[in-house]
Amino acid sequence: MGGKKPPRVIYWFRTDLRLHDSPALKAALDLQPEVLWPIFTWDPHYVYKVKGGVNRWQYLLDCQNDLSGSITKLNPKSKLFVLREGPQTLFPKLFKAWGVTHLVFERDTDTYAKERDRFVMQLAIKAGVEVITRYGRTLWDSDEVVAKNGGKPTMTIMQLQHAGQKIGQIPKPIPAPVSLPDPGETPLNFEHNEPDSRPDLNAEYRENKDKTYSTISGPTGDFAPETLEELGFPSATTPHRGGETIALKMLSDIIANKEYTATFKKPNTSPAAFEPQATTLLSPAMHFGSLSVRLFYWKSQEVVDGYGKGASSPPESLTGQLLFRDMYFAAQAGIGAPFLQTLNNSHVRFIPWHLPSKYTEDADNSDGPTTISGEYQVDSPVAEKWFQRWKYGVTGFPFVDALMRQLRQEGWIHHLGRHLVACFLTRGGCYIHWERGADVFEEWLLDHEPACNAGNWQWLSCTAFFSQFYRCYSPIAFGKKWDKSGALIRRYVPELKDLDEKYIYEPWKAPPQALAAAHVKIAGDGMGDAKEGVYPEPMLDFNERRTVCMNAMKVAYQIGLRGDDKKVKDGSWKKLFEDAGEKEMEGAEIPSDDNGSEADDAENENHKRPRKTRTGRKSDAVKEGPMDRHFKKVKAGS
DNA sequence: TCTGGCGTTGTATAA
DNA sequence: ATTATACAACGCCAG
Repeated sequence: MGGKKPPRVIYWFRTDLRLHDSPALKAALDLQPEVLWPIFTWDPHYVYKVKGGVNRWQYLLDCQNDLSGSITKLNPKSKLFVLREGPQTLFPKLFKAWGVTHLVFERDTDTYAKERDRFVMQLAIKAGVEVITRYGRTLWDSDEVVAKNGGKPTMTIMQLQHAGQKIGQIPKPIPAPVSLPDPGETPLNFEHNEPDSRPDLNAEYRENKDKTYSTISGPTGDFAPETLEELGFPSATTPHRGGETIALKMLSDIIANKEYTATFKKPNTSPAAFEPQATTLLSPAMHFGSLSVRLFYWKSQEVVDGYGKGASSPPESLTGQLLFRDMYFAAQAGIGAPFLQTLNNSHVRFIPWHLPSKYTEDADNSDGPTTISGEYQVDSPVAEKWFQRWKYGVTGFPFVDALMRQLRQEGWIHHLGRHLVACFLTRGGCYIHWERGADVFEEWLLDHEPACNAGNWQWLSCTAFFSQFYRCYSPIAFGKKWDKSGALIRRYVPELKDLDEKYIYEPWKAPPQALAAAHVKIAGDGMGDAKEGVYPEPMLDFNERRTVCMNAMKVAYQIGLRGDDKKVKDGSWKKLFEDAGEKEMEGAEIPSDDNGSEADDAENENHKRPRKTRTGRKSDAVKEGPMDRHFKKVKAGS
């Protein structure tokens, strides 16, 4: 140890944008660094390959700005240095130029991020840089939970709790640092790699030219966090703002209300409440790591312990919600990448929903496709129309539409609201694949967490975690139960704001006088330009569809295929359902005479599509390393 | 190995 | 108004 150079440490912030309760940051400071650079790198994967609405970008920028300010408060010379280049190309140059000895970060949980981090660790080893990581994203280390659950993913809350008990007490929160070392010099005497932005899944959101990667240190040259303008985005529409300061204030306000905290029962909170919402709204903060889940856990638990009789307990309680979050993370850790899809997922039921995902060809896998491509098959034009009407909140069912519009505008809806719209899209109405719904939530939710999103969609669609498909949410009755007067509908579906409460959940039943008095007409499908004073007709007969869906679910359960079944991959599942007389999936066939060959063609269509690599190149795709597809090769001589 | 009880968050109807 | 029950019936978990 004696002859070693004093530590020059990069602390790499990613999804842990906070100073309070950060085990990884503590590990960095325990090195007693000579200099410490708090950095954030702009990963092109998230900029271009993860579809995300402007609201979530705003929330991320809020978190970065707040964190940078908090760092500067501890050391006026320091801040969050935001570097506009992918970590895979940036780090080797940075290690050398800045004389780095240690790289420290909190471990990630997503497939892409884990792969990226393995790659970066190899770069560090090559450069003689020591890497230190800690977990801090979950209550317990998800890999340890899986190990204690017999090496299996946690598919019930009981399994999670048992595994957690075996591991031991959830670590107590670590106080925020009271001081931070100076940052070192930040020379940029190296070439800047601009990533390949194609395809840019967020192009539709950009109003102006994307300048994300124009320079490493940003337009002002001082590594300041980006602005929406720099990313080419318009202003956000969400009222929910990010940042550790706000998150800690929200948490302290919640726990100051001892009765709310100690007696919280999730199923008793209203999905129709707004201003204020019935739940904590801290899920986006946990997603970006501006709030530590363990700090939340222990602050809540202390209130429960001090409350005595009458306190709620898991799974309904506040801490119970955090346990469910850990359950999904440990399910993902146990199953791996297929957790986010049906294909190749041994724990998810196969149901022949409409609008199924297309598969990505795997040249190196003779066993058939293993991943979904992000595109889907329009097997039924009617289902596609239902899906679009669901997504944009013009189904003609006011409570569904209110929730979907709230989601799109604000990036957040109550958990039970998510239940209703998810059930309606899948097993309780449209019979559309849960992966389609998960795509929309991924795009619009501020708190989008891949593991929790996929897990909850599996739950609601009764493909994993939950199986009582005969319990079906009604788009009419469920809202009424919580909000008889339809306040949520009046707020988010203003066309109906003056409609008599008797008809607010079923406006198509309103007599002409009631509609005239409310200055609204019930007409059309809601697609195209919105017309003043017009609200669409219901897109389906819910009672009829509920019966159809339930019968179809029953058949699918009897057939009992899982996502990793060979028949799912090769398309031979179809015959099983035909033999069982399943009618709903007939929409999944191209109308044809009895030989069935056209249907087979439709099924094989995705295998015939030309190979599309992420770089858009074809011939040299095989020679690429695992991370190469995320950025351009260094431009020779430029 | 079998079995009854129960599962964070359903609905419609009846008492 | 609250509470019970049928609906048609999954699958984990503990005994």
